[in-house]
Amino acid sequence: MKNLCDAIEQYIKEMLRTAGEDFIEIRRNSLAEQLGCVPSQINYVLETRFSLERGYLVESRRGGGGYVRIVRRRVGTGRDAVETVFSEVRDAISRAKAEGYIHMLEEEGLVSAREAMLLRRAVGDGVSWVARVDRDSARARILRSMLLGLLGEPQPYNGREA
Amino acid sequence: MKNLCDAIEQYIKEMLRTAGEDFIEIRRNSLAEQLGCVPSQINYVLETRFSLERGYLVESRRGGGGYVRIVRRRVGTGRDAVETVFSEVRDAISRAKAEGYIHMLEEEGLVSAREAMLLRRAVGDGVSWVARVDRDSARARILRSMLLGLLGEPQPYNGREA
DNA sequence: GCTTTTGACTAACTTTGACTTTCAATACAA
DNA sequence: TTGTATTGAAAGTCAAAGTTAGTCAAAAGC
Repeated sequence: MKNLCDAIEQYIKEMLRTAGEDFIEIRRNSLAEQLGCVPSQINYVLETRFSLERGYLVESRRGGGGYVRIVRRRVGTGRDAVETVFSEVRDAISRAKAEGYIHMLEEEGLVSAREAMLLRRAVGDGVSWVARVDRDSARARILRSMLLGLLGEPQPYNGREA
Repeated sequence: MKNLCDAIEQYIKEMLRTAGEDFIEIRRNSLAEQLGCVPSQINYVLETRFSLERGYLVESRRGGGGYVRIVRRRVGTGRDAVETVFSEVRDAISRAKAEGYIHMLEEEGLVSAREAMLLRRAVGDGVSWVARVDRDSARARILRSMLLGLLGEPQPYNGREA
């Protein structure tokens, strides 16, 4: 693996795969030691690769007997999952979060690789022309509209521009 | 070789030829060092010699473990149609025209029904919040960005993992 | 005049480590 | 016993440093 955090991501995902449950518990420090990295690197990976949007939940406790629990978030299957994302995308969303959701939908098999690409394009480069300050809300509107489409809502259009 | 960028072009093409895959991954800085040029020269070559029109696609990532991936696109099989639409969608496009193009792509089997829906959503409802005067150009930017993405993906229906 | 070459500056990600906070267990005092 | 202070073992935070790649415009070659 060419970089640490990808390796850590894979390692954790493998643990999740082999675990009987849909969560695992680790000790941050010993995992870091096993993987030969500083403990805070684990936090970085959890933030960037196991975010809520990507379909994970991280709980932890400090002190003696502390732990980090990584839970596969139940986001529903099929329609439910898309609905969940739709309701969680409010009036504004950062690029990273949007891409997190798209990543999750793709991983869950709810959109194909090509569909995921179209979503990513629309909320990525597709809004790069919008002034920085308005970009997050532009993204949210486009993403929500596309999600509605995935849910099968008809799109109003009377042939003229509304 | 009379100039640097031709040499770099040949070098990269040779790498593509000998690679088993239809893409290669390089590290910009080390390639530059191997070839005895400044790193930004690589970008220049990629822009001028490995452009979309010439049948290539370039993706990259920065930071630790960063890379530049150069993909040779398969030609034919209707790709020309996507390219045509891409080049015809200039800096602004009406909703009706956009829908027309999307419909055509769908009829030609270049995008699936769902993909067409996503395109329609993005350039329809997705830009309804934009001030009317700017809507056509917003539409064009989003559509072009999405089409660009389509050019880099395998065809629908026979799709493999990206 | 066009293309090519260069390099200073910028942006995006990653890695590290010093410092902080929280918690459980234990020790101690009343 | 009961409440409280101490302590050590976790995990969290944050900013600096490191590692890539991108941009842009000036300079250099046709």
